[in-house]
Amino acid sequence: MPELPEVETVCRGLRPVLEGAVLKDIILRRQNLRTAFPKNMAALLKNQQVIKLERRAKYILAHLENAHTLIIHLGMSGRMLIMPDTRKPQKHDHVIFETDNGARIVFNDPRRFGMMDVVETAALVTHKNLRHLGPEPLSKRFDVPYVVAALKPRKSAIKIAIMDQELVVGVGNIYASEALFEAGIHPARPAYSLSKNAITKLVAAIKNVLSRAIEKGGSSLRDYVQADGGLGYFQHEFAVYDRAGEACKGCTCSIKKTGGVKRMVQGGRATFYCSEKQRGSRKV
DNA sequence: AACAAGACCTGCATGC
DNA sequence: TGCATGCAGGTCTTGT
Repeated sequence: MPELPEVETVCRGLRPVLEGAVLKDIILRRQNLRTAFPKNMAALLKNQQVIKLERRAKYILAHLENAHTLIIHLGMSGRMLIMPDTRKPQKHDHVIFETDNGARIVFNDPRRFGMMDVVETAALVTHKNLRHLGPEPLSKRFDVPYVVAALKPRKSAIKIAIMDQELVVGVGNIYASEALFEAGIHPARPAYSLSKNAITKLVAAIKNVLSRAIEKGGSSLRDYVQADGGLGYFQHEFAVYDRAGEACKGCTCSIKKTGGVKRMVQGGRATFYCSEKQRGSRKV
């Protein structure tokens, strides 16, 4: 489900409740998600204060006073919910955290594509899931010279490239389509073929789309909600995503001429684009 | 080495 | 109504 704006929104929602709180009880209602939890996970977390909560890529990191970090990934359908402690456990509530300030945080994930792990904070950067991550898209490290160099050897389509977490983190299937639309770049263009001018537009578009989505609390389609259960609102601002046959939002193209937003499949995932504004797929 | 395809899961919408 | 099919905000593993 969640791309960078959704994970960032969840993280911001959890921070006031979790930062400074002590985890008094960790209830594991199963022993694994995609992968097994560490054997001693509950013991490593119990009675630990959460020093700091942050987001890295699409991961939520809770740094603990015992120099360990809880790593959480929401997969496609994961939620972190702040619930009243009168709530009865529901289907797909896999892990429940109870804090010393009386909060109950529920990790619910129907598809179980999420993950949870606890590692020594000092070893975070070498963690299997984190060590290959590229720069944060909203950081200064993600700039035009970096992307020019990073795309040069890449023969894959530009949409596949910007969803590669090694090139840049946080861009998933929705925001890849949205950013390419905003930049006016055809999603099937070979990555290495983009001009510096096009890359400049793309970098700005990625930063802009993600920032605007964070402001709106992310995009709620099927599963995603914020930590307080509230919805995100950015789905109302999609220009092309999931709008096949409809008019692209904020576009100067003529729907009579284009037939509306086009849908194609890349890497097994749906891509949406405007055939008028986003040209050049045939160009080398 | 690079890329596509398959695998991991459940739930929902659609069509027969 | 039931059943089969296809699709969904991700990413790791396997096969070409």
